[in-house]
Amino acid sequence: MSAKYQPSQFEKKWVEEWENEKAYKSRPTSAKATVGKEKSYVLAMFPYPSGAGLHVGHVRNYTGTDVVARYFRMNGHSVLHPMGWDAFGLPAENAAVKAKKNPMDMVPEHIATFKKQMKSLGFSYDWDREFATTDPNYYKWTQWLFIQFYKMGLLYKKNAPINYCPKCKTGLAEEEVLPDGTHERCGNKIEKRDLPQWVFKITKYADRLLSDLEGLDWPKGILEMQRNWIGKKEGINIDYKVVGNDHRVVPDFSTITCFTTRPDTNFGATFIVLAPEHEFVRKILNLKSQVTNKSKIQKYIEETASKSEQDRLNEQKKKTGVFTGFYAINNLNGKEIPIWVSDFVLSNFGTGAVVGVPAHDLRDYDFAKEFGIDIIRVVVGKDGDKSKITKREQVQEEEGKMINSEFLDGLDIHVATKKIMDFIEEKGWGKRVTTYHLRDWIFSRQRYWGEPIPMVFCENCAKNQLNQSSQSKSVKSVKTDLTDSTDLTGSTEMAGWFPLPESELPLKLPYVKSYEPTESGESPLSTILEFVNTKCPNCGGKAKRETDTMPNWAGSCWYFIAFAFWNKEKDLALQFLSQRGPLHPESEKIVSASSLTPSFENFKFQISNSGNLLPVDWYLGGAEHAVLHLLYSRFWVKALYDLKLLDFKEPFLRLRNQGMILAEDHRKMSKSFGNVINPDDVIAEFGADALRIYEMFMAPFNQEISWSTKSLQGSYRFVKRIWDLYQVYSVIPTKAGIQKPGSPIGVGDDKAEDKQLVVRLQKTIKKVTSDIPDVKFNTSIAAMMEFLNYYEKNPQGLSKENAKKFLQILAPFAPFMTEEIWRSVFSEKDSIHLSSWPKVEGEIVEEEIILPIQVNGKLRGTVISSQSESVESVKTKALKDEKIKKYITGEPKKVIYVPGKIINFIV
RNA sequence: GCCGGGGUGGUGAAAUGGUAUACACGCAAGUUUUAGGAACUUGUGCCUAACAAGGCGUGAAGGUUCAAGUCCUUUCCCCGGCACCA
Repeated sequence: MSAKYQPSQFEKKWVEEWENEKAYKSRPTSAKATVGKEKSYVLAMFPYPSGAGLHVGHVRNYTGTDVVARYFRMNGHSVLHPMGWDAFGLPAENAAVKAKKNPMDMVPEHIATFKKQMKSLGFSYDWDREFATTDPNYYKWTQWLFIQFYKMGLLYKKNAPINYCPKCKTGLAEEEVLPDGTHERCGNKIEKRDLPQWVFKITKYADRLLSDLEGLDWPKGILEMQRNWIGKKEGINIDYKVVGNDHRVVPDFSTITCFTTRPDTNFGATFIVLAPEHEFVRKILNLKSQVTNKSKIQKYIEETASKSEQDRLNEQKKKTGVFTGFYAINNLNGKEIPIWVSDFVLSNFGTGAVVGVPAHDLRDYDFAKEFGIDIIRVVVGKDGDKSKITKREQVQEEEGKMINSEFLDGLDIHVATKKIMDFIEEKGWGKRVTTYHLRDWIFSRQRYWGEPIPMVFCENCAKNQLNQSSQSKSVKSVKTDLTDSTDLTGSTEMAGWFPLPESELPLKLPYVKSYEPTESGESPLSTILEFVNTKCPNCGGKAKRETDTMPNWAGSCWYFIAFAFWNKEKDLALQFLSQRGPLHPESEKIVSASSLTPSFENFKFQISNSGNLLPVDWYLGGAEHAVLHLLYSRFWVKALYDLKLLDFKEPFLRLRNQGMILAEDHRKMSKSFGNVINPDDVIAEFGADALRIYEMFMAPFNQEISWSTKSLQGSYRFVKRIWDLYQVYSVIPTKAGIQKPGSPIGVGDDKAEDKQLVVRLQKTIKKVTSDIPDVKFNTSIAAMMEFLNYYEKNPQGLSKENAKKFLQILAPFAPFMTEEIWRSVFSEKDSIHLSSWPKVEGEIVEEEIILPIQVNGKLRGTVISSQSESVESVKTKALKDEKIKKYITGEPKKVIYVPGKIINFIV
């Protein structure tokens, strides 16, 4: 009898076999070979290898990616499908601190576990491309890139109030702080601290980061999140003259500048509000005379300062504030409007000063109501209501026409906005400005476990005002394009700072006993004198190294580029050659990036020899990176494009999100809840194929879903049924003809196969072929299940060729079982995964279609029809039907017939 | 408040404007088995009805159409993101 389905008996074998056969080796295309052959770079967001091992959520992501990679491989594409390890950063280090192990020892163990698990799942990675971001041979390039960006003027060090996590004892980027003011990694409350930090000028690229989103095939939501994060706003800064109670201009601070996007409403301005931190407020408090409200203001500011950000947000509804005793003059109508201070105005947006138009802004309205300030309507909305504004609901912003605004009256608000901006600029009262929400990127961490920043500070050179720009040449041309007032690289502030020469890379992270973060706000590296003390690259005198490290984002900002030219095989070849004697100059060509000295030429060389695989065509991963990794990588690629190191501007052409997998109890899987599903256990019980099929079938790929072991059974049954079906055939001694046992016909005879079944197979192939690139894995599998239901019941079966086709379309989902059958039942020599994807030529001709019959649009019966049948013929058949006769007497008024779809009689 | 995604059986979910609930889980009955958290067969939206047959059904209310889960208008609710951003 046939063999029982026991995946453990062959899954391991195929992992090894595929490796020996180099089945999944990427085949980069040379420029010539590209003709008529497409490439697909299919990438899953690489994992941080935690101690917990692979999560079923990883499995979902990587299986989906693997299905896409296998699909394109079988469709003849040049496929790059690599995997690596994002191993630097806080999670690894915090775990190491907890386990009292050096992360340098711990990370390789975790990687080994992950890799073993991934292999057992049959992911078709080209393991020759593997690297960890913690490899000195990898991070020497990360460091080199840092230096290039520094030379471009994109990096500078400054002392500024930054977000600081007291638990992780490090500074953080704006993007790493959650809306509730906690650290996205550890959940601890963030504080503000003054610390010297390396800062990346990502804001220089704000416009391009925004406009290039246009061409990307990404989920709408992610695009929107990036747009919001960049937060481009076009408005105008308007200057207001300030007068005191005596209506005389105050000489010391004659103007306040307010940012607004709605200058059209300026005739309705009745007050100005300053953020408590506004410098004007400080000036008032320093004034000797003239200030009546001084103590009140002082008190208010102290109060707001003592409130936490959280408290400020919680008190959203009730507006607070204090009048300064000063007035601003609205140039448009000469009116004096009072200047207030309130904490609802943010000091870090716009100018920290707002002109209040209570009729047309909810916050201004609330504020005016609270303090009895005038409310003047200047816009009439769609409803035509011109009455005085007394209710919150009347405050509308969307559309409308101007009133009470002199020369703007009657204009549409958008037209009026333009007109008054022109007017104000002409008069010299203000200037158009663009503001962004995006902030420069704090790039240094006071932690051990990261790439050391390859910079040296020389006190001597600092005294002499020397720095990098006094010696560099290579990247100058690019730099001039980007230089502006905020460029500090060449300024005195950066005096004394020098990047390491390329020959000194990598700057290795020292292996140390004590790597815990310190309280001082300095990296643990700062206590290691052998690391700190060095020579100045410029004058050769005594100097000190930067001891901060890079954030975990650094390694992931360019790993997808590295995959294109990383190559272990080449490294081995080089080792082999070097053992035989001195290297021939030609051998450079086989050198992979890991063994090369970082340099402009070598980087370019690697890219140009990477076989046109870049950029990434398919990027699959979670949505949580929307404004972190996905924004940072885009930024680096654009900078590298400007350096002419890359010839593309966007790293990820297509992005697809994978939904989270929750535990069976609908909570997050967590050790403490005891609801974690370990993929190893599932594989041991059901096999890797069943797990893969289940995870692809459980729900649409991008949807969050709870685990269900019962549902998994269904996928397991599906896999087993296919196995049994094909096993039975293998023991019948024919020319591998496919037939049901005991069936009298169809042995090895193509003519005998069931035509309806073949049509169904064709439809299934078509469906799977179009569903996979649509990332509709669940419906692909449903279609194959549907087919199997017919296949099993069909007495004749399929020809050998067609039986193989079904196996092929299943192969991306269930690589082990299909391979086993392919080679054992069908005695194929080469892997099914390298076979050609089955094609369905032309239209599928269905001979029998059950055609629904409607009368007056209601379903009343069905009739057997075919795609090409005429109206008359169908009509005659339909009208003979007893059920239909009941509803139709005489000739129908109208007949609507859509061949193969429906016939509808109107009576 | 703004932006994005949704609302369809007991559950996960399918449906280029053309038989709503494919596929799977669960459940029920039956067959088989020493047994089963195994396999197989049949059934399974709701209501009336023994059957036949009919009616109602995709969050709600309208509309367009021969025909609407799908298109349009209004509205309610859920999830995710952003937010005193001027």
